[in-house]
Amino acid sequence: MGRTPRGETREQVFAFVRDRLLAGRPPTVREVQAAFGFRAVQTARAHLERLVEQGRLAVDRGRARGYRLPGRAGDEAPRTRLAPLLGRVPAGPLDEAVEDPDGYLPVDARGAASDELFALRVRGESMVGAGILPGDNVIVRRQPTARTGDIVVALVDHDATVKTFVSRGDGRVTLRPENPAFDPIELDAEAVVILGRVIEVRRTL
Amino acid sequence: MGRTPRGETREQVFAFVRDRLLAGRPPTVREVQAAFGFRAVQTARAHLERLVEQGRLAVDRGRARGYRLPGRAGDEAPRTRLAPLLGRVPAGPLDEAVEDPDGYLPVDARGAASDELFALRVRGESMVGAGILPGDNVIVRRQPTARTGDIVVALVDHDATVKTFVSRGDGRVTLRPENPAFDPIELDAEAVVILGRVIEVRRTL
DNA sequence: TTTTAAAACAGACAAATGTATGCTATATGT
DNA sequence: ACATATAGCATACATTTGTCTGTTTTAAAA
Repeated sequence: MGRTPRGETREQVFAFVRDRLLAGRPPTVREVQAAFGFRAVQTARAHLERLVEQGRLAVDRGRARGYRLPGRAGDEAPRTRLAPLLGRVPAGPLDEAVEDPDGYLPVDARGAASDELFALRVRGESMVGAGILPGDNVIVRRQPTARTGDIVVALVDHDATVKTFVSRGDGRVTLRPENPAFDPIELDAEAVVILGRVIEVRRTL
Repeated sequence: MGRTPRGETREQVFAFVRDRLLAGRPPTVREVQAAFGFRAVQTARAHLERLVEQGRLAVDRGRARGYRLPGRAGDEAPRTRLAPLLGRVPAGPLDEAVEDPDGYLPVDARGAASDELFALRVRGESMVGAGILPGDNVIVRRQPTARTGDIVVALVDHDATVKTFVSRGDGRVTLRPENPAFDPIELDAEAVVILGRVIEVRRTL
């Protein structure tokens, strides 16, 4: 009963499928059918096939839930991983803290393995000069060393702190706050425990 | 042939399924079988069912590609969505810009539909006082109105700009930069086009 | 060593799902 | 008004895919 005007329903079908795909739950033809109240499977399928013809969808023929977004330019799709948000960072091994995270943050981790990443809530105003405010979350990549200029998470007096890392020539390092009201921390290179490097800063408003 | 040590293969199965789910392409039991070279479907299924028992995976019984990541607080919907990163924001309808995004950012969108979210790269230093630096990405939730104090994306002279929204009593509104070097913009309430509200700020280091 | 539970295999069945064919109704252009 | 392409319906079929039953092998425990 060709009811709706030309192409109107098709737009809604595309939006529905796109949302499902972006949410990581590809729909079946019959799920599309149900979502729009079609009384025939083929009605949904006709819409989907048209979208494939138009190049707006790609498809794995014969496979269940085979419709995809056409990966343009070698597939820019991010590799999403979940980084655990650690409430408190203990002096001990990080793995224990990872056991009981406050939550997870989705991260586009195209380089790092998922167990190399964690997130931390920033306390204090020592880094406001770098645009890192109290309450911000930082995404940290675990690594034991750092280069001058890196913003790192380091253990100082059994407490985790976020600072700029500066390596000096005389076997000592400086953990520099980005706020004139705070003093730099100087330590022996061996005494510094680097938990990782900050690769991303996030603030929820 | 109980070959591998206890639980070793299972960890790899979990990692495989998790990565596929986070990539938006849920695997079938037989795809898991093929990925590990099992000669029986049931071998793969046994691993998957064990992971479900352990609560590390959830499942839609009977559905094709039905394995999911268990949403912690009993939320059925997946929390991670991909927000399109728009290169340029036109004066016209946003849908056109969404057609060709520069990429996607994974967002924990527990409230918003995916078509309500997009991301934008910040240009200029007008918001450094709010910790928003040039080059930062902002996650924006599309909405036509705003409250005083919200950081919004608004159209001014056919160009998108990020400012603090201030509603005044006399039918006019102020778009306030968070930087003393910039002047506030005053407009008639009807003349302001709000594209959305900034709900998150992100900076990649 | 003996026992036991886990890991893996083999084959089959049933449900979900993609696909195909033929038909009817309505919008749109000529 | 007429022709035509599109939207939609009904039914059927084939493949994919989840699920089940039973057996064999091996690592780990007793």
